[in-house]
Amino acid sequence: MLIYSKALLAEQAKIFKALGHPTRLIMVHALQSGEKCVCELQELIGDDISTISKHLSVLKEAGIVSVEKRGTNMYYSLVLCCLETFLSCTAETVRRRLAEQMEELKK
Amino acid sequence: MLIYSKALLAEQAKIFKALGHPTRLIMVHALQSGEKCVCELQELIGDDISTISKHLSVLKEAGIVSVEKRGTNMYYSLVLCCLETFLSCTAETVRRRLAEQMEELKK
DNA sequence: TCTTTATTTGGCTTTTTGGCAAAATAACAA
DNA sequence: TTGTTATTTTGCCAAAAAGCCAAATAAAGA
Repeated sequence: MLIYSKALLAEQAKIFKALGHPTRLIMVHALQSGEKCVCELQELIGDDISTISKHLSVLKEAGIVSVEKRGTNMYYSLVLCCLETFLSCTAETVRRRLAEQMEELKK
Repeated sequence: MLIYSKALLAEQAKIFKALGHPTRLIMVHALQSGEKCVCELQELIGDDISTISKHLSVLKEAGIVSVEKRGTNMYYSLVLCCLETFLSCTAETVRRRLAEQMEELKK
């Protein structure tokens, strides 16, 4: 523990919180293959465009993505490093757990 | 993206969401040095014991910690692997960002 | 058994999210 | 300038989360 400033803790929590929504996880996964504009993400996810926009601003506020405007489009890209490993690791963990649950049900 | 089952995504989001609260982050940080009972955590954090207990159950539900009862105490310990690296990486990132913001203010 | 200690659960209030729809902005083209 | 497309912002409402208190549970000891 030692010294854990509130600010630091709050910012770190913000990162996790931002990743803690299925839609935003899809976004992050999608951005791993490169930047996307809002319309591409909304096509992928299907929610109302304003909802998509709000989710993106949460990711931006947390410093997980950055935006660049080109023409009429806003292009979002991943900026948080060290994300990939943790994403795939948690995904693998969850996959394993769900598989175990399936096994349980078979008995 | 490819096939991303809703269940998998929801579980993964649950992990992040559970980590997305300052108090729960303190808990996880504290548990990195080994199991702790509820009372130790409450002493560390200071909130009402029922609040502590509820936060712990969120972490448990997400599969981040496990519990073992010994005597009248409940001992919580970390079970989610691959957490340490991401925790220290995000902490470092945040630390760097906050430092940059300080620099900005100096100007 | 009665008491104490540790922890969880239930109830309640306040705050925060999530999501849609409508209005506002911004850039570009006609 | 006017219209069009892309995106954000605002307002509103329902649902979920957070936090506190009080009550319930469970193990251990007197």
